[in-house]
Amino acid sequence: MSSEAPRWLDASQQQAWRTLVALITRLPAALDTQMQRDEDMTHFEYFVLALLSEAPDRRLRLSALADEANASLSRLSHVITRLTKRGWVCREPIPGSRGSYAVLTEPGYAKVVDAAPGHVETVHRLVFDGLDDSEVRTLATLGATLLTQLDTSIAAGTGKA
Amino acid sequence: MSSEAPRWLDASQQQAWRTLVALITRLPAALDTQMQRDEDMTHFEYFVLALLSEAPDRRLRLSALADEANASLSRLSHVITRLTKRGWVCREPIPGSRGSYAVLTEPGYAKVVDAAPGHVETVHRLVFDGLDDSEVRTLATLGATLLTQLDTSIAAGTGKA
DNA sequence: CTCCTAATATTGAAGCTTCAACCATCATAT
DNA sequence: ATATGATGGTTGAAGCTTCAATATTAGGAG
Repeated sequence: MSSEAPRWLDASQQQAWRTLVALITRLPAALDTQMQRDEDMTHFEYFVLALLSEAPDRRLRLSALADEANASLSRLSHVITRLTKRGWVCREPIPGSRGSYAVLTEPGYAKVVDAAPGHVETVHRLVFDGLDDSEVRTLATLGATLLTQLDTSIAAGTGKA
Repeated sequence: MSSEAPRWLDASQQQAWRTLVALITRLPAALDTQMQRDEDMTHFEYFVLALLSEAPDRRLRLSALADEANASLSRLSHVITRLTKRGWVCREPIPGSRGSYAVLTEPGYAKVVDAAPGHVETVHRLVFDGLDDSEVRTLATLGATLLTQLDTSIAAGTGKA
């Protein structure tokens, strides 16, 4: 499975890779730092609440939510449990199906509304204040390309072989 | 501190942001999945070993290593402890200073050499196989811009205010 | 020489994620 | 009816990271 000569990265790829690794390490940390400090929750928890707040009827099937949030169902389930304990979300079985909804409560909605401005401000400062319009478009395009490749390669045998 | 009207994201920024969030969530997960499966360690542990293997005399001051690895000193210290237990790294006090070196052992070097091909192959599959040369350059450039903005904004009052 | 401070690193507890095992429910075929 | 399997979700343990508190040591001030 691995007897072939390894395809090393060329200089240009090395450089791109190092910055990408730095980015995927530091950006999440920075987002969490702000959200913990100002709202006493993780960025991921905020993201889940935000997704629910945008969903029709402020509810989403757990599996669908996990998908949108880029998380495993297990991770999501734990998070929903925590958010439920805080009174921001509740579970609701779906009649003709074996699934459940995660439903944003009124206090939960209030919490997102409260947290959103600080979050958005942080996103501006951490990212967009350093980019002009053209760079934003480039980011969206290149990001989409990267995501596509990621999904493709993961679909084709998760990870390696 | 937050009585001003929030600067919301415009449509273009929204789109860029969502893909960026997906990226910083999924890419680390994919890297960890491969490294766990094939080498029984985290991507971060591999990264630390790799940094040491490239350093002069295969050693680096802990604070310097933390910096290069984009990690807190605390996180690094825990990781070095784990790697030490595995026999891949050892600590060594620095004579004229209150610091310590993390030193890659011979087995540690062997481990990186062993793990590198699979890792690089994964990086190709997850990322570079989806990019042409021009896109790689764009990624490096844009990534550098993002990192600069990140560092700048973090330096100017960590996170929010 | 001794006290004070700053720099460097370690530690333990708490919290989050992952992994694997498990439970529940619906669809299908026998 | 009932076994079978597949879908959707939950759970507990183990491991990793963070946070705050704590050593430890070097460099200066008096």
